[in-house]
Amino acid sequence: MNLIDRFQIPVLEQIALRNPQATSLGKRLIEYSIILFDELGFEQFTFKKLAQAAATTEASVYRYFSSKQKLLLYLVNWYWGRLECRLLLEAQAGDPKERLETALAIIINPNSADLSTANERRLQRIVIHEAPKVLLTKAVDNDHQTGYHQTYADVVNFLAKLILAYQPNCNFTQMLVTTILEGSLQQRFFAQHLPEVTNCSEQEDAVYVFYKQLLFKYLHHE
Amino acid sequence: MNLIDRFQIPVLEQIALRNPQATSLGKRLIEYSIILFDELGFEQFTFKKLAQAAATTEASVYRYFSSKQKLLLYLVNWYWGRLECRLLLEAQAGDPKERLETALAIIINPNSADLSTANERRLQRIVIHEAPKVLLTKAVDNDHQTGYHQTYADVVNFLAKLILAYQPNCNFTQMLVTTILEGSLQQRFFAQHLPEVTNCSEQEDAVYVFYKQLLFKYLHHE
DNA sequence: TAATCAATGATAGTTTTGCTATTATTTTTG
DNA sequence: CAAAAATAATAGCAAAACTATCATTGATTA
Repeated sequence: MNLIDRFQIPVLEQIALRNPQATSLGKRLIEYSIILFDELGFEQFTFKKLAQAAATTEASVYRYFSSKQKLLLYLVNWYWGRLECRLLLEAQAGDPKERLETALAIIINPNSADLSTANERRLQRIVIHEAPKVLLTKAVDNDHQTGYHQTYADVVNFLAKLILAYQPNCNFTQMLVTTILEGSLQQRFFAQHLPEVTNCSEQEDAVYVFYKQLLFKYLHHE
Repeated sequence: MNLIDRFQIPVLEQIALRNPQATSLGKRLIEYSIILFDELGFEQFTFKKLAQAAATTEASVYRYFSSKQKLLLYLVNWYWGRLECRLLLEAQAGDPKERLETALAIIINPNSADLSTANERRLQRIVIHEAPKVLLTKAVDNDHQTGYHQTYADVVNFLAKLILAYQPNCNFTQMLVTTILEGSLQQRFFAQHLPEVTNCSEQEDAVYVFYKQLLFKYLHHE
């Protein structure tokens, strides 16, 4: 068990009707929902299929999550919460530049180290392919007020602080962070599905190289 | 009527079952689908509601578009097609730097000029809020093979060429373009719904200023 | 040990959506 | 005017997204 696994990832309790980490059925639901969201995509995913996979009933699934949107939101929050934990643990040592570089490596290649399990890689694919579907919603303002997107905002602001520690004159810190954060996820999608609008295939780890260049070139000019 | 309106925006015929621009019912469907996608969002939008708004029947809507995904794809293609036309018309004069600046202004503030109608502003909001829902799909590979995302790729590659004309040493041209293109759209969303992860409100036109900085700082370092 | 209570299983039912089919009517076009 | 195409009107189906009810089980506690 890795260090990171010892930490309880704080996922907003309000998202789930009851804490799925606390019961064996709950854990099974999380486990199979990760697999099914990854394999079926958000549109084809149904609670019926999840119930079948987890050997339970649709009604029982509804006792944990009021909708598949909420379940996805829970998983996405888990992803960001885990990333935040890793940032707090691993990007606190060294001078501002070192910390920034470490943080960048974590958010852009969270699966590079040996600590990435199959489920974590699935989870990142889910964030890449499905997360926008629970963000770009008419419910976003309510959701945000309830705190459903707070973990994401926390990650953004953690990175923004690292940037300001390195380059206090930086304007547009948040825009810079979200541009890199969302951009790097999108490049993974493009690399697989629209390769002619990206340059990922040309070079191993091109995404990291590019966004590192982009970040530091922007900051050195300030 | 503006210059741009004289051009037929080429939207792949395969997307629609029959050309909606050719009939009065078709035009009404486009008109009201723009309004309804904007006001209801993709999830709440149905062909039944569209039929009611356009004073027709659900069955007639299905004669033009085989699904609401296809209809949205049609609208998104229209947006990119229009942008491509404007780029071809307006970003051909001057030296490479001027052309690049003009192009950037067009893609980041397509609605700034007086040529923006209410429908065009709606259409941009639709692209911002809904476009990912027809891209991040299990059908994306098929769709792309059929050419449904070609207009988008064309816009990306047009901009990539402008960049290479200005700075031939640039690596990662496509990644740079998509980062700016997608990022600028996302900032509009964040500005309205998650203001703490962006800096748009601080300054009029912050999105344009930031991405211009980002682009030219990156290129000057090459 | 018996009573209790929370979690789950089993089952059924409702509404809405997404889509197809059929026939009648209108409009367009040769 | 006749033929063909487009549209209206209507019906219907299968699946999805829930909601409700009641029985069962398994753990807790008096």
